Amino acid sequence: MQVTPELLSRFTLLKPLPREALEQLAPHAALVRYARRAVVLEAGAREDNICFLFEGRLQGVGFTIDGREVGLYFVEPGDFCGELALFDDNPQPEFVIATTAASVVFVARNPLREVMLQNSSVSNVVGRKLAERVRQMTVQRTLLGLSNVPQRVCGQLYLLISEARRKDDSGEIVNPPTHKEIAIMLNLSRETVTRVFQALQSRRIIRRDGPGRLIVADLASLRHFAEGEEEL
Amino acid sequence: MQVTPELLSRFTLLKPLPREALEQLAPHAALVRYARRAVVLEAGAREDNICFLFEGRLQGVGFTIDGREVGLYFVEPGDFCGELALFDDNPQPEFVIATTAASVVFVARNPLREVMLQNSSVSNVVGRKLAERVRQMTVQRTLLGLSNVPQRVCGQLYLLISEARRKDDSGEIVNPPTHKEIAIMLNLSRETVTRVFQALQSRRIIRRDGPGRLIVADLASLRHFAEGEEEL
DNA sequence: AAATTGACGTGACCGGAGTCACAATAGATG
DNA sequence: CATCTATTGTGACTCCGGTCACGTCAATTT
Repeated sequence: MQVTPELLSRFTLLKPLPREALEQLAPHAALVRYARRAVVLEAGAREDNICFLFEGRLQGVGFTIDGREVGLYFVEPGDFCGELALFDDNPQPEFVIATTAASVVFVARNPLREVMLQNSSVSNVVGRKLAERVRQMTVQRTLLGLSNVPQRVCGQLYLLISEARRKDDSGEIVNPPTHKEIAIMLNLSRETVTRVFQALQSRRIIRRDGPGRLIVADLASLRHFAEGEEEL
Repeated sequence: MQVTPELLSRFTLLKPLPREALEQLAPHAALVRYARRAVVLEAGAREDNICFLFEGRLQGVGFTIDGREVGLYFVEPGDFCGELALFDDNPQPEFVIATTAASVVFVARNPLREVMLQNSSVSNVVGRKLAERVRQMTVQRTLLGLSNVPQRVCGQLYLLISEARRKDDSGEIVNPPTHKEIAIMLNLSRETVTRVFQALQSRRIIRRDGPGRLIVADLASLRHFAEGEEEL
């Protein structure tokens, strides 16, 4: 489907661009819809597109040789992924999969690369994004180092509470990942995640609020468990 | 200690720079020597230097809240680290520690950032480096997803054999990491790594050649184990 | 409305990696 | 050379999380 410059300008990365740049990119962009579980970017392939998420949610995942899934990160609307292609010609390292039905705008790599070189604001944002991703991966890697498993789950939950939705002593997670999704991010079995959730629920630390909302009622306790001050 | 432009030009990142740029950087550079186990960059600190390794070896490590060490990557001579500071003002996410006695050239962040903006070759190299690091971390993360532990160790060993030193059916690792260092990269106990090494040695797949050299005699078998075709 | 799917919940069992404790080298250091 | 420290090697025991095998429930499909 064709893409207008207006649509492009709704993404934070592209918003600051002058009109001409957007018009330059628009012919090389396409809107694609994906069903849940569809593969958006393929690992190992030389992807020639950067991928802007319009609606839905994506997840970066890897697969081990024995077929086990490895969760890496989530992509929320307005954000982008596949940006490694802007820096070199090596293949995309991980799969990107739609965890819900999603609409994605693909922008061809080379034109965007041109625009990036002309426009320092874009290269700054992309660079910061990459730096942020390295930090994110470092934190995630550190989480995996925790030998106490409930602690790991609490740590992940704590990370999932976005800054915005964090109050003094409570918070919420909108559209929380499924237990299975959390499990593959933490190298755990789905059952283990369920059991930790049960423990947290019975202690009134977390609570479901209908589908699509998880309330963290006692943020302080969650943090205590995450920091290993107390064992679950 | 003072640093000359000549010294700076010995690093691949800075080599392509014109003489003037090097002279601009030199006053903001310093050579520092570190003993084994010394901390070169501190996590959480806003590091105002990029760190070029002249000799020795460095390792990026994180620490979990319970004090467990988490290995991230190694830095070899000629390479650099702490480059995230070039992209934003957020703190350094991980510690960088000298695993051997090491000489390091610090270059102040802001002057280097200036040079980078003027000089697209530098920003390209740094960008590619960051992209490469994301790929590296993705592979490492995938390794951690392997539930079979010996497989994980074999996979790490396979990664450690640098392309250059890989022949048809054998390879070598110079200055191999200690068992403990491998263990913290793979979230394992040191004993487990030792046991896997014993198994590999008794099968004549690997062999020590004095200190500082590990010979992989049977690369094909190592790969088989790494890919889980066969169980150790 | 019936059937299918996928997420969540829960118990029992088992294996394998962590932990601890100690011995044996090998390197560094004076 | 003697001493000290770091690395490597090895056995025994324990425990915890994976696996398997279910059941429940809600949402979606046909």
